Parts: sequence; C-alpha cells; structure tokens
Amino acid sequence: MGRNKIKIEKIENSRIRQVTFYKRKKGLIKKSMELSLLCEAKILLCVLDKNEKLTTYISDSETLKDLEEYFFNKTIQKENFSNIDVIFSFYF
Amino acid sequence: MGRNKIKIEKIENSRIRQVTFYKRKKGLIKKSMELSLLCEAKILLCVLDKNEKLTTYISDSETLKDLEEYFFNKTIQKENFSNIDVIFSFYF
DNA sequence: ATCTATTGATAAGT
DNA sequence: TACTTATCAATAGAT
Repeated sequence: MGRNKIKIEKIENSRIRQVTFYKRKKGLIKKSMELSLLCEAKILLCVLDKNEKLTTYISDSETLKDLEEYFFNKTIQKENFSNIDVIFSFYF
Repeated sequence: MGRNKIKIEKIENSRIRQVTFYKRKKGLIKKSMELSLLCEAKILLCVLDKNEKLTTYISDSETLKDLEEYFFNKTIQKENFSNIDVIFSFYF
C-alpha cells in the first residue's frame, strides 16, 4: 500500500524509518484495540524502539494478570510465532 | 474494509466472531513482524482468546529480556495505551 | 478454506 | 511533524 510497494527489510534512511515507525506503531495499536473489542480478546502489545522508548498497549486491567497465569500454566494451549515463522507462512 | 463497514464492538454471532478472530489475529502478527523488520523494533504481542488459548509473537530472542529491563527502569520513557485512549485518539 | 468487492492502511509528497 | 492522496493491503461477507 502507499505510493510504492516497499520490501520488508530494514529502512536504511533514518528519517523515513522514524516516520514509518510512528505511523505503523499507531496502526498496530489501533488494530490491537479493534481485535480486543470485536472478539473480547485480551491483548498485550509492547514495542521497544531503537531510541529506547517503550510503548505498550494493554486491552484491559486484567490482561497482565491473566497472561501471567497462562504463561506458566503448562496445560494451556499455546502458539508461538517469531519473525521466521511469520515470514515463512506469509511470504513463501 | 471488506464488503461492509462494521462497528468496532463485540461481534455477537459466535461463528462470525471466531472467523474474524482468526483473520485479524493473523493480520496483527504479520504487521508486528513487518514493523520489527522495517524499523528494528523489539516487539512482544500476546493474544488471549475467550477459549483460553494464548498466542504470542516475539520479534527476537532478546525481546523478553530487554522488555523486562525496560519495564522496571524508571528513567526510560514510556507511553501506555489502553482501549479508551485508542478509541479517543482514533475515533473522536 | 477460498474468493472478491470494498474499505482501510500507508509510502511519498507537501 | 501533521496533512494529503495515490496505491496497495486487509478483510467482511459469501461460497
């Protein structure tokens, strides 16, 4: 989307990278909120940028407590993704 | 987007809610991965659904360790959002 | 799961 | 950094 298609790889120009970071972080927070409201999902999003600023989005006040419980409960179904999983499933 | 515009509120039909959850969760993970690669951001995303399944996306192996450090460091700049913040900033 | 009309997100430009 | 706009991407509803 946007005027040109871009490759999903590090943006070398720091001005463009900062602008993209600002816009996409905002978009990610909005989509997190929408998913939590549409489907009553509990969501935690943490974004740590290179300038060492931490931005968090937490859907509701119980989310952290619930997540802690689920993280350490071995009987709960879990699905874990990292960049390489996502790249494979979406781009190959 | 999609065939109709929908309101951002709980989807009451459980079949439609599950389909939407599956599609949007996938989209959210993809966008998290893109932001981490484009801007070298460290990202943690946790999604806990009503059926008690936890899905996580972690951009890289150092993310959790770094986040722990930043969470408890009071000198770090932090920006925290919840649903109500997001709703206000995007919809009002 | 797959398809596609339609809205939404965003890359560049200003 | 905020606004605009052309363009691609995400997805709602149907199948």
